[in-house]
Amino acid sequence: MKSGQASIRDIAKALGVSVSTVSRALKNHPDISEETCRKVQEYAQSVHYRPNAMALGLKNQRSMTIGVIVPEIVHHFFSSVISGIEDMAYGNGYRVMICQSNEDYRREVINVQALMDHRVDGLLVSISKTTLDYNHFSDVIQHDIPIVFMDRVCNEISSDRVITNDFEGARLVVTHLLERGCKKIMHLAGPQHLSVGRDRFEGYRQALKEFNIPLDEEYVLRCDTPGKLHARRNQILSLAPKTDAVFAVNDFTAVAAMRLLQDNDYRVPENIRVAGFGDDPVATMVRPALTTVEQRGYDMGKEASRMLINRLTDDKDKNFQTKTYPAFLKVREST
Amino acid sequence: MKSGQASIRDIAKALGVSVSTVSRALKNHPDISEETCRKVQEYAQSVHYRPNAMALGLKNQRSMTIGVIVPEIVHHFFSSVISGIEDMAYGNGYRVMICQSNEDYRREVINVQALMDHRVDGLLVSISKTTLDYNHFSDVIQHDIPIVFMDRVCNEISSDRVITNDFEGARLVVTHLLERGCKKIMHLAGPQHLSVGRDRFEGYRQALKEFNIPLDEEYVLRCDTPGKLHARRNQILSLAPKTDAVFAVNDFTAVAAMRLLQDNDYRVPENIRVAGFGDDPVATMVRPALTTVEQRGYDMGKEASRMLINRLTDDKDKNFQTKTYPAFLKVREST
DNA sequence: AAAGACACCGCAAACGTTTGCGATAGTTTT
DNA sequence: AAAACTATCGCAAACGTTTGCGGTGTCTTT
Repeated sequence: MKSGQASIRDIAKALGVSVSTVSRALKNHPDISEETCRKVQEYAQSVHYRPNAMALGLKNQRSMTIGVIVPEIVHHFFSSVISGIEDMAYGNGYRVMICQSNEDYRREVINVQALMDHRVDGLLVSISKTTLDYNHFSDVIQHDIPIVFMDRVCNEISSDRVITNDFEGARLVVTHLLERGCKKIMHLAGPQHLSVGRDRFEGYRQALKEFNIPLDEEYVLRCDTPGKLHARRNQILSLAPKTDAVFAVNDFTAVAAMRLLQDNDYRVPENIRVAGFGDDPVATMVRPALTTVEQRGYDMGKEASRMLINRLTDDKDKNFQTKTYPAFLKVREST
Repeated sequence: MKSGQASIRDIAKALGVSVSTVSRALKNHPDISEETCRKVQEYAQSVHYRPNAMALGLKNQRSMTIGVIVPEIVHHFFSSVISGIEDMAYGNGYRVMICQSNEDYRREVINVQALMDHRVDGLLVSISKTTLDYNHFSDVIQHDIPIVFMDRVCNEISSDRVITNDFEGARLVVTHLLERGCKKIMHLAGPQHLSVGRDRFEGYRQALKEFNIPLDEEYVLRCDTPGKLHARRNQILSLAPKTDAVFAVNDFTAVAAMRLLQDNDYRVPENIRVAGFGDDPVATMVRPALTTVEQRGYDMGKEASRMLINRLTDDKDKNFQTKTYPAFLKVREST
């Protein structure tokens, strides 16, 4: 017995018919007699025939595959996004090819390359923190491969987008802190060249402004990972006595900050309040549970996938859309 | 300008040579003159030529793609595994196609199907909780597609495996609890048809045995997610007063148990000790930090990928191997 | 009985690539 | 000067599939 999977040609040979007849019989083409269809289909079934996706892709000039590039799959947000993408894609007959940039620009370029080599029909991308040049994406678009950016979007490229209302989310949570009576709110900020980092900072700034509190740059730290937080622990602890609250750009950093403060005998929220962004599962696992802003990764992935598939099928030349998910405040124990 | 990516034929046409010449020139075949090689390569460069992976796959009868099936990508352990797989695979010229079974047997079968349709060269699998039948895997192996099982292995199929020493890990952590003086240790167990669930239970049983403590079935609950824990909260709380410690089959469940206990005025570890398994990042984020067993997902993924690629290239007919990672106890504040 | 209609099926090209083999020159050897 | 060799290149098949077109044979219509 041949070890490889059966091809349409194997079936043709076994049944003494031509490959075209087999091909047509398998899809009940009216030109083929019922008798032949039955025999072909039965035989195909018996040898577990399955069409070769590569051959189909070559022939049809579309791979039915969507390429996905995210910074790091280990972040719950991004893995949720991927789950959403997968569910929508598989439901529409598309396969998904996932790559991680590991927040590395060069890796991102290589990822794009690899996906293009596989002739993916479209791309779903969340750009890395270190990406400042976008030519690899414009190359893709020049080849008529549509891209939908998710969360970490790229404003320099006109395309579809799926984002959270980061500005409003940050404004909401900082307003919440101000309403609790906080005057001096530290912001652990993300990279300002990314829209998510910038918008959350702007939301922070706006909330302060609405409460007539001047922005104190000293209390805005570029610090968006537990690692960076640890590296700047002394700076943060020296600021802490004068601080009412901490608003971190993501939940990991917020939790790390909370632990740092608690380990130094601050009580949360009594002495200092802490809030994050993203509503990671960890937010409900820590004590006190973390106040944060909901970010619906699964839905965003699903929507991005839907937009891409739509562009791949129906309306190729529709104007680019930006789907913005509203931000919901999740008030918990930490504030 | 043509929108699609340039093919070897486009280059041939543009330069007035044959496709075979282009193909050879691109790889500096000695039959082709330096002059021609240079011209072809320069032109290919200028149009950003990249070989079509599907065409290559068809021709070479190997896709250079590895299929991966994991239960749920949102679990840190599995996303670490995937990172390890990716790094090793990409480093060896392989691409990775990732599927989630969502702990659903039927979905797993579909995943296998989809990956076979794409003619992946090999499979990396962690089986779902609901999988009791393994014919979809033996079909794959009959087609000469090697499988390496990771963590959630399948003993009914002879294949390569990468696992953690679950038995020893559980024995270690339970022994640790017993050494702390615990007499009545509750076990929140995983599915017993999965080796991970069974081995961890056996390790628990063995540790008790070594301390001459009889196993009390009443204190062994099938409960391996925060959701199930919540559903059985009353049962757990009624057992709690007589309980010294809780050993959960994974960290999420352990953390959920810890929260449940804390919310009901138990103090951890003073009144009751809690331990998990897996060393998820959340273990260090909660207070008290969770004692657990390290499980090196990234390394396991990397190793599984390495074993698969090895079998794909060097030694196709080598005996099947099982790589067992030792279990290390991580003692933290919760015990 | 000739002609059209119909049912059923095969040929071959195409998708992009590789590769064994043959072809054409020019150059060297005898 | 014939033979042999070398350098350089093209033809065509193959991988698995789809599909337009053409080709049978049978049946119905006039």
